[in-house]
Amino acid sequence: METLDTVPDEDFLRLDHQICFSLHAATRAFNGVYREALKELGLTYPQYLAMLVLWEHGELPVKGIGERLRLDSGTLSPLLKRLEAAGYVERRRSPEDERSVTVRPTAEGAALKEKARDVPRRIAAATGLDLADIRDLRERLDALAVRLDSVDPDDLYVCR
Amino acid sequence: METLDTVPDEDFLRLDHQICFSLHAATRAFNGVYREALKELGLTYPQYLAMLVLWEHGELPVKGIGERLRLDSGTLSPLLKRLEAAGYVERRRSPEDERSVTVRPTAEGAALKEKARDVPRRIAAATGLDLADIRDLRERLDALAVRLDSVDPDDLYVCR
DNA sequence: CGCGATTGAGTTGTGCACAACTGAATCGTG
DNA sequence: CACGATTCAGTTGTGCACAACTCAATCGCG
Repeated sequence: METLDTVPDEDFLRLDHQICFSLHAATRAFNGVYREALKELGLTYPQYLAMLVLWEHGELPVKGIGERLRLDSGTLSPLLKRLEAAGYVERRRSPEDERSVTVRPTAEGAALKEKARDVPRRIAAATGLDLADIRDLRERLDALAVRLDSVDPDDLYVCR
Repeated sequence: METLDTVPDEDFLRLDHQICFSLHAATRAFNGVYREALKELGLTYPQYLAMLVLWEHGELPVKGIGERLRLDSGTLSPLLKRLEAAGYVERRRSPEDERSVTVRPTAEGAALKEKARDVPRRIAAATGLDLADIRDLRERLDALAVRLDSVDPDDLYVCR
């Protein structure tokens, strides 16, 4: 049987070139399609993700957004500042905990949700996949991400 | 039956949040694992991809690398300059076509291939997937990327 | 041959991702 | 209460992705 241990290194260098490369390419392809679909809203794809969680939760601290999107403050702070400059969110120091900053959509930001309503459907149609395929792929990717996020760095050096 | 047209918008806003978000998250998780695995080689993941195609082809014009990695000169030029500064590749204007720049691994760059030999296997082990799963996932992602890359921007505005 | 169109690499500017850090607020334990 | 540890947001610096552009070399058609 063909397993991880019976394939020659040379083949692996190619396979490898393909698995995560495919992931990389698919992500970038998605970005391209979103860039196009979001152009009229004046949002980038990561900004759109941030607005999605804010539309769903109403208001969140920066940390809460970061947990949901798995992004740290180094990425979020400037991103949220741009959303604030665009007039879509407002940021306020939390009164209960002065370390925390609460982010919430402005009226304009909330209105944007309506304009964004049909974006997902258009994207889904562009993938050419049906709901079951999308769901299946999503589950595999989530499992993969969880697994990769929990890899102990040391294990990368002792290949079993 | 449940299809793209029978699911309410609200559900879609969540599903959407999940499919491409999952892809995004998986890509970043992979990047993290590669970052760790490539640290000792002094390469970033995109630099590693560039070295992979150069190891395979010996030498290529910038354009050739770009076609294989689907990256344009705006991304590759600085990346290759950094690889040159690191001593891993050399760039030379092609004599036959002075517009073209030929990139090839230096001796040091070629030697790096040996040090990189077991990276793919370690990454594959970290995914926890077997060969068949990897292959299947890769095929789906490739098909998805091809489909997304060929989307006509206008189709994004008329949902079917 | 000559000249406009195309091609290839590079530059500039914007935005994201992340590591490493700062500084202030808060927490927890003695 | 006090003080060291932790938490949170933000900043800085590096690198990637991509759009829009420049400029030189080459192509191809009249």
